Amino acid sequence: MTSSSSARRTTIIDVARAASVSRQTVSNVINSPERVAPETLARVQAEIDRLGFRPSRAAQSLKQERAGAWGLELNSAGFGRLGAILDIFLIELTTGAAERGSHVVPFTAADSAAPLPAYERLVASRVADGFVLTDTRRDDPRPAWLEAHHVPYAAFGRVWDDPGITSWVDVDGASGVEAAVHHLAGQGYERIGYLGWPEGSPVGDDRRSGWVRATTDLGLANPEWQARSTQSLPSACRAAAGLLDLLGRGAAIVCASDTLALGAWRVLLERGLEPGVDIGLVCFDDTDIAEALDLSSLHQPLDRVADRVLHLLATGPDPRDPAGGLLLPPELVVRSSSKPAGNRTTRKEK
Amino acid sequence: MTSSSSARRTTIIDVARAASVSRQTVSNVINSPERVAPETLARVQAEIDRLGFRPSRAAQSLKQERAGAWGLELNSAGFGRLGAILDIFLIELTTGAAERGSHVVPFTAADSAAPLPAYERLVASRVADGFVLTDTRRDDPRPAWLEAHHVPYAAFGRVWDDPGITSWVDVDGASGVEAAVHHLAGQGYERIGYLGWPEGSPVGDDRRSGWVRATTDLGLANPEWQARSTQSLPSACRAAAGLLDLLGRGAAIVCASDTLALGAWRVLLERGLEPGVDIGLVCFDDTDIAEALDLSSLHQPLDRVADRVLHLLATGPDPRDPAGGLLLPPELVVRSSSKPAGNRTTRKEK
DNA sequence: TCTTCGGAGTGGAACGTTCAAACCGTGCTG
DNA sequence: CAGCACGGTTTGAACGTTCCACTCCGAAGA
Repeated sequence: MTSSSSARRTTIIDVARAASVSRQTVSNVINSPERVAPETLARVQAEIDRLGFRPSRAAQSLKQERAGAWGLELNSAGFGRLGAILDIFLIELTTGAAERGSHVVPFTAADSAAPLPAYERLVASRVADGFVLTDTRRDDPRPAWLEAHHVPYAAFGRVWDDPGITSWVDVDGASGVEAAVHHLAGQGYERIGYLGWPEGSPVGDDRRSGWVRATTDLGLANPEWQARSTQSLPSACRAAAGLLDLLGRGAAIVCASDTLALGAWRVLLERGLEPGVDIGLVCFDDTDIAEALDLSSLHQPLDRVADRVLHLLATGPDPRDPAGGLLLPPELVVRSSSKPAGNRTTRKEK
Repeated sequence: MTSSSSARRTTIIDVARAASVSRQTVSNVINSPERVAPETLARVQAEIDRLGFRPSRAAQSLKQERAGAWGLELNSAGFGRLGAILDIFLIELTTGAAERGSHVVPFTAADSAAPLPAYERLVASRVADGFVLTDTRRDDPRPAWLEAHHVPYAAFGRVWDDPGITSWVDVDGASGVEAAVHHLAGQGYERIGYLGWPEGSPVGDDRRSGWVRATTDLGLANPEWQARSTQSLPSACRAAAGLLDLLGRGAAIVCASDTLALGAWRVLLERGLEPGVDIGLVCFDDTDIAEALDLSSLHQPLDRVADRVLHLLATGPDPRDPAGGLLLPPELVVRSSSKPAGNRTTRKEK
């Protein structure tokens, strides 16, 4: 505030002097105001505002022996990829953490196959009190390591290896896809196929199970009507093309991701078919791709996931709720790609 | 490491005792090893490794009066949007900061139109030593505020308001687009149009100027051959359609962003035209959309931008280089959408 | 009247590190 | 032989906060 470059930052002692109280009282005004007499409170608060005082995070951390920050690994698998939702999750997490007086410290693992040293560093230097895990997978070494070292953590994504671990939040892919199938059936589609990922990915298998369940319930099941593809677009196009050959016009497809849907969308365009008119299309993740292409999509409630993850970190897993983590249902955002099947206009074939 | 929950973390004093030296010597081993006798160094280092000691960041910050962290505002304008590159930039920045012993602290401004309070908080509580600015714009209040408060900062993106400020790094959009035009001309295209943003955005105007310059230099200038669109896909499709009507088959288009290119690509597909065969296409940003659609694109060297930004933060703007910030040329990644114009196969029109 | 109690506020100590200054042999210089 | 420089190491103090134990005072209870 002063122009002098040697201006010392204002400390709690400056405030104490200005308000003629002890430093402890100033500390109480900030941390437990109910212990301070009303008129003292007002006087001290006024000085705090006047001087623009904020407690030094470093001093607090040192004394309280907690960093007030949660680590978040940025692995390039989940970030910056087409259809990534983790950047949105990061924003929600950052905002939510700020509301609770904490920060998020992103970090990268030098060797993404062996991430533990990076976690160890942050714990040992007390930069992070705990971690938010994303991209949980089978044989994930992180939960066990964190448990063993008594480091708090909460995962966005199920901890697949150990059903006893309950400190996770996930989006219910199966019930989301189920809802999508029911939606499409309600719109009049009778042949509903599924474009998913290769078998073995827990997330993919979960989403696929929703398709199996819903089509079975509705009496529309046909195990032939599915295709598998990696997240690469050429692969998605090939798979979508094959699936479309099987299903024919007037059918619908549920896709396990927006990227797969982009592949399907491309094939439709190449064949002169219009999404929502000639073929119903619903996809998962509701990234900006879905919005841009006006595709119906299952929206992941990332704000609620972030909120719950932070809650878990702050309080630990709820012992009264030993059944498991929390599954949040995604919300189906209906756009033009799943218009009622009856709306089909006549169009020249292929 | 011990199973006891009350296990105190190992401190510099534990190491000192174990190695029979003073705490200051341990500190020297870590911070200025050249001051320590070789055999002492080895002995202390061995104890550090054995005990897994890492200095407490909080204690360091407190004593050194610097946080060892740089703030980065996550504004939803730049993040999570289609074709966003800031998530990649964040990864590069995080990695680069770690190499220099710092961290990145992301934060959001409650009111994105008035971000300064959020910056003020972080400075006052000594959470960040300075800031990395992104999404710089005209009438950006941040540089002036940071200068006035002597807070270090470096921007990814020119500081447009004040040519005297040199603590920024940017990608040279004009020369990038210029290179794209020359590339297309070299591939045999003679009508090269431009699909850009509405006038007034400094980034957009800069990129457009490269098209003007290059087409003029090559004697291919035609001010009619351009269209403007916002980043929304329907708008991009409309603009691209109009531009294609003007240009006809066999022409090429340079797009100011990958999103605009997605719009153009869609229109091409709808008209039965193939990118790189019937129409040349080059876009800017080289996000995963460009890769997925196999579009030639101008790749921003985000790793070098991050590196340079961190350098600026660490050392301040170079006084010997008062000319301005650093402009890095983007790299043209050639894919199938800009194949030689001669490769055109015969195809039925429209 | 004496004790107890609770509200309001104070001062010492500690968190773990680094800076600055002091220390201490040893060898070299004048 | 006193003085000094020097590499290697130690010691005291400080960074700014919060925890803990304590004091003070007036009111209520025995």
